[in-house]
Amino acid sequence: MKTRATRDKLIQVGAELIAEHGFNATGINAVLKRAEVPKGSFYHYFTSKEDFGLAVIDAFAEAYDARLAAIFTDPDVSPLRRLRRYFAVGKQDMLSCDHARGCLIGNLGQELSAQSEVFRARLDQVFRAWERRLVDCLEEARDKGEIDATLDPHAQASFIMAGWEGAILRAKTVKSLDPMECFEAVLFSRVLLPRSSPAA
Amino acid sequence: MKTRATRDKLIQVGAELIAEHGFNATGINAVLKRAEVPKGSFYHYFTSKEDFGLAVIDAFAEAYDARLAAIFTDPDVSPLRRLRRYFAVGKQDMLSCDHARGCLIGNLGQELSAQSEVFRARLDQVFRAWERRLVDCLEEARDKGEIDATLDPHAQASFIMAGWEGAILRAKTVKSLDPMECFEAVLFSRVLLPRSSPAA
DNA sequence: CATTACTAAGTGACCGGTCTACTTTTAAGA
DNA sequence: TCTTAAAAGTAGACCGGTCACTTAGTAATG
Repeated sequence: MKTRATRDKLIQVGAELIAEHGFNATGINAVLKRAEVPKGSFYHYFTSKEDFGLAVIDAFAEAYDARLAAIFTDPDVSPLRRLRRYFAVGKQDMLSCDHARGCLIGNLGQELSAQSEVFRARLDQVFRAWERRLVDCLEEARDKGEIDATLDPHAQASFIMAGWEGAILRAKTVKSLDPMECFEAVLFSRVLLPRSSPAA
Repeated sequence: MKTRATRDKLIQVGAELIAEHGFNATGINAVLKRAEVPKGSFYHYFTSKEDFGLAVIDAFAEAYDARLAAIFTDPDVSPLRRLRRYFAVGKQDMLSCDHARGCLIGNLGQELSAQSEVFRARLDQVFRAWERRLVDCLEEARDKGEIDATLDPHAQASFIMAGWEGAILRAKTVKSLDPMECFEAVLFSRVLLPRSSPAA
């Protein structure tokens, strides 16, 4: 069954093009052409463009969660350092696409949340999974006394998720990593820092 | 010369449709129809769709800056309270469109930054103007001792801008004001709070 | 009457999706 | 093991509709 290979190729190419141009602006023909797959095959694997888009989201979310798991469950690295690595990876991703793509889920969330309830729900689900990773990390960091213990980890995670996505968006428009580095710096020095050991 | 009225109407309707569906997904015919302007007229007022989009951005930026000015230069309100009002207005805007539109500039920044250098530069300019408003407010707050004085106002402004845009994006996808309120709460209680007077 | 302001009616290109035809793979029956 | 037919996958022409944009004109103006 070589079905998987062709289907996966379409999804992989789709993820690239959609991340760069958005869902609506990415034509099926463009995906087919870049994947070197003929037109007729598309509707053998996907019932519609929406179906395809959801498959792209699922595949991306799965692959990305594997990366997150590798970062956030590394026992040799302290929780706070894991968070640092998460940001480092994000910055590297942004650099490697020359500030053109940003975050696929964030992009689609902005583009499709109001357009399609199906997409909105799926993307929200992905965001929640990411936040759960953050919550786990923050709780562990709190238990080890690495960060301030007075704030709710869920609130912190929501804050970090939103702030980081916003920094990515801003980085795309300003074509610089500055907003991401600025967010990171303020986050660690002010939000996460325990009150018992101030910076000054 | 009734040119202005028709042109303004097109821009106003365009801003609505683009905020909700994005630039690429907003057809010229749809704008014409909703504005009740005859089909052939569009290219009398604008040389291209891009020209139209830039006009929409300029008009929106100008109108929005007037709102910002009203908030951030009110002498009867303390700088920190002005910031609170800014967030309150943002939350109200988000509610009044049922989480469907979010921020026009943020949306277009995400959609067009990689697609068009002209748009990217213009949108970046708008963002910078907003950050300038924030910087002024933060400097004034710092001088009055309302917020922590150790952080650079420019860094704080960049942090707030990115975080707030991210919170708006997240609010669209989760269809709730929670991310915005969460961002605001953490921001005020941790980032802006002077170290000399901790919460506890 | 010349010039500008405006507009109806297309233009070709491209969109998502459908169609029929063809090739390859799989698996069952003897 | 060989036959064979369904099923899986490949292939591209084709469809109606919509896109941004153009053309070629009429209506208004001074």
